[in-house]
Amino acid sequence: MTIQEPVTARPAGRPRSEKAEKAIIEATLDLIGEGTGIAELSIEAIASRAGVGKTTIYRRWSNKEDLVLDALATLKAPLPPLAGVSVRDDLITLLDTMRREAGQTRTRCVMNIALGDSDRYPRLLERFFDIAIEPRRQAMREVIRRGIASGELRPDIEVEMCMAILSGAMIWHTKWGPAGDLPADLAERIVDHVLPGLAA
Amino acid sequence: MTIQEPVTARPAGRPRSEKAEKAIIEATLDLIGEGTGIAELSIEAIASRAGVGKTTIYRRWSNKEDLVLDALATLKAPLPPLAGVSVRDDLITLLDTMRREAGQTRTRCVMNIALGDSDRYPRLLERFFDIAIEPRRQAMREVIRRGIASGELRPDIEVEMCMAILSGAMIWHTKWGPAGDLPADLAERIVDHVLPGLAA
DNA sequence: CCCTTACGAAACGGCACCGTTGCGTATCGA
DNA sequence: TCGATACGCAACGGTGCCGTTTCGTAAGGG
Repeated sequence: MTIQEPVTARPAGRPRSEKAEKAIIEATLDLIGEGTGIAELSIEAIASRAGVGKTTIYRRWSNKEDLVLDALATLKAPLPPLAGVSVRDDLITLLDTMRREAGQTRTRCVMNIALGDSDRYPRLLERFFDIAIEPRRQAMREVIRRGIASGELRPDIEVEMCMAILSGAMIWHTKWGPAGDLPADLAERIVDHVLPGLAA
Repeated sequence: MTIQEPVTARPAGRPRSEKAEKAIIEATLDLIGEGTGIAELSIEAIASRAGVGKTTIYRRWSNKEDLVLDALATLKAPLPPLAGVSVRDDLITLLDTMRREAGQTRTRCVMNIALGDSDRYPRLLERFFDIAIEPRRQAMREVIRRGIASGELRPDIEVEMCMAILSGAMIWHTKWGPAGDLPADLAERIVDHVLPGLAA
């Protein structure tokens, strides 16, 4: 009978540094968030920013896309709790979350890739659609469906179209609106311009 | 009395080739339209594509941004004639123009830069906002204003917000909608989802 | 014909980054 | 203590593009 081993047998030698790994991911997200496109993103810059040797990066990821893929995977999408009282309130909550996050570095990562590199890195885009975009879309979809079910919204509207209209308006402001922070009442104003056309 | 000269006296020597100039601009727009970001766009690639020596490019433009600036300046924005009968018809006409152009290479140039490189090349973005975006925005602005004046639209709506909602929805579909051509009735569906909320 | 300028092509030195390798050191298990 | 692996660092040869220069040729005017 053998001595019991841990299920995942620890390989011999010095274990890989958790800290280095995190620093690499952080540096990657930072650089992307600063406006560096995926194409211009260089392993050397990431290594330098992370205070890490290039070896340490190449030991973990075989190429840039894999690294960015893993970096994006760490982006959580903590959805706001929805009151569920009225469609209007819930939509404002969702859109206002978008507005507040638009100022954050991490969210700018998402936006920059989704807007700028969508054609060139389809794998990347797909991956983080799943991670960062789709959960929020799902939340909005359910709010609208609930509104139709409850009679708050007209039954003949297209759910996906409503979502495109609402988030499109917010994205427009994020990218091309007046410089500086987005106005605090933006979400409310968007909803109040759109919702009357959808209400029963 | 001197012999009359052309107002712009032709300098001595071989004149610059119109053909080369056009080929350079074309090559630039082609490459951008194919998804090449401004940062990755290389003078060597442009020269090669245009069948031109790098010298010929550097003789005319001192750097890449100036070249792209001039290339964008050649993009015309031929606005569709508006019937002016109803706000609905005019908005559909404007949005449908966006939809049809979304498939064209030249328009993709515009979109790619506006969406992807907006942070990194503010001069560029500003310039072609003037050239390509603002005329269309102005047209839409007038349609909406006329609608308010005629009583077709509510007087308390925000004109700029309406524009953000309408064009945001179209842009959303362009970038993230189902692959392939945009459906022919997309403009109509957008307008018919938005307009009822704005109508008097 | 001669002068001037533009042309395409090729080559230059310089730079940034690629992906890899070797080095001396650090950190784990046996 | 020893073997194994990871670490940061520096250097490697290779590549692609930079912006410039040189070359032989082409196309205008006086």
